[in-house]
Amino acid sequence: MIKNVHGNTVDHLGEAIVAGRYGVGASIPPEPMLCLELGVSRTVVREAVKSLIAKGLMTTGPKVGTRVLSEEHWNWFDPDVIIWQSKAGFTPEFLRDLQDLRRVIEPAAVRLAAERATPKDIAELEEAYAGMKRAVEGGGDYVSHDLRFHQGLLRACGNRMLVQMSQALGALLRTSFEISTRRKDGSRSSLPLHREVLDAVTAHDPDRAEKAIQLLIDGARTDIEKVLALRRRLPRLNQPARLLKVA
Amino acid sequence: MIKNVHGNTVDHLGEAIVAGRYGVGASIPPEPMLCLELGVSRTVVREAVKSLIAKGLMTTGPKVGTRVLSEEHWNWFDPDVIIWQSKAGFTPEFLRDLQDLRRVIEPAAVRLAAERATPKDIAELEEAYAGMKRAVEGGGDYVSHDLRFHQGLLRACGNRMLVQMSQALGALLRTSFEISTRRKDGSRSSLPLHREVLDAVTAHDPDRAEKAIQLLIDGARTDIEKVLALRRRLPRLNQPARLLKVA
DNA sequence: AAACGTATTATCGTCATACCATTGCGCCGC
DNA sequence: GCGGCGCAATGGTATGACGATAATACGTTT
Repeated sequence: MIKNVHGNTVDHLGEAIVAGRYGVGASIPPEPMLCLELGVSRTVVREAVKSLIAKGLMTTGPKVGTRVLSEEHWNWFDPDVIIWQSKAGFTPEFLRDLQDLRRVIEPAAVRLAAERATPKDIAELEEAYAGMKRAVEGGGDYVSHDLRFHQGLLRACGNRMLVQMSQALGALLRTSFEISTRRKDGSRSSLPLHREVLDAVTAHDPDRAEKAIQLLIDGARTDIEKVLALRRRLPRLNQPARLLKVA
Repeated sequence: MIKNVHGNTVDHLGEAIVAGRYGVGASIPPEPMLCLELGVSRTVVREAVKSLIAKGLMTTGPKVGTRVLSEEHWNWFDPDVIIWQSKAGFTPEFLRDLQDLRRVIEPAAVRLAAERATPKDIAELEEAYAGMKRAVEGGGDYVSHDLRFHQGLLRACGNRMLVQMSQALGALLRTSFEISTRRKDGSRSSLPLHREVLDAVTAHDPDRAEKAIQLLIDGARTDIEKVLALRRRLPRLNQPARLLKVA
């Protein structure tokens, strides 16, 4: 999957940093060193570093070198950062943060969606639901359609910031869904719950919609917590400690 | 306020783009042109563009040029993007989006804060509150302390994503606060409401905290809406139409 | 001996130039 | 009129040079 030198370099460095290869606050190797390591010109290294700075991962200064910033500076809503994090393996902290976020965002967002959803939004939700149903009945990719459903919900709010969060939330949802659907018939049982959400949104009934999504979230929450608890007690399954890898 | 060539170039281009100088989907001038316009080398222009790409503002391609992406691709939680937006003047859409966000985030976040706030978090909130009180009594910068209060609330959730949002929310809050405090004694009347929020958080009483913050938000909402309504009816005060400038 | 100031030097910042790679567009032939 | 081919515009990459900055070490002074 080669794209171009710049993109690869950014990904390479970004992944390494997010994975904690250099450690927070530490300096990464000087530019000439990186050029050798990565086999690219200094131009590329510098432009890659600029990109990572723009995403809040690092700072630079003459003589001080290029240092990794603490995680609170990172742009957690940047799609690339999310992807790197998912490749590095989600930490329990990250999953917990995302879970908080979901519990904060989705109920309120669904209320907004119920108030504002346009016919086009609803049509997209119906399409995603149909995909889920097909997957349950005929077998197929359930998770992707589930994702589309939840992201469609946020999009229906007509709010750019919420849409942006749907990207981040997508990472959690994918993890969550993959865990849930691992349970036999997990997807089959959640299907009616999705139907209820969709109906409530279509009926423009915020209260009903919020109640429905709450059920969905609670179900997912217990699944995630079960996995986290498992990881705490069995710190090393097939991954480094404290890391939970997803596809 | 000169920093360095790179930073200035990024700011210059970022502001221009966010202000809509080039229009969404349009190409910005080719690199050599920008070098002449800005009086910098191609290196700097390219690194600046890379930074803007990293923030989701543009894409590039050989022959196709460097094009401005639509606003839904922008990284709305990036501090720079927020600043550029505030310099360009907030659009009513932007303020509305942020308002939605605030209504979604703050009540739920305060609940979390009430559950999790550490003594250190509470101490910081007390400090911010003390600053507000001083400002009301002796005159001084009320808005900054108000901001610290609300951001401290999000920080008390112990959630990196919520902290990140506090930066974006800060832009709205500043606008909102500046409008509110323009009203005579606006700050004096909101002070007891803040006290109640803080007490509830200290007492670790989520329900009470949520009710209290709801009152604060409702007050601010009407202020903002009043201004937006005003702007709709008087489309040109001292700013281009559809723009509301702050500080 | 400790504290201060200065020199050194590592490292990023900026510039200039050259050439490569991609792709939209127009030209030419069928 | 249409399809393929080549041109050229534009970003992508590489290289080398020099400037600017700040941490460090050393020497001087008190």
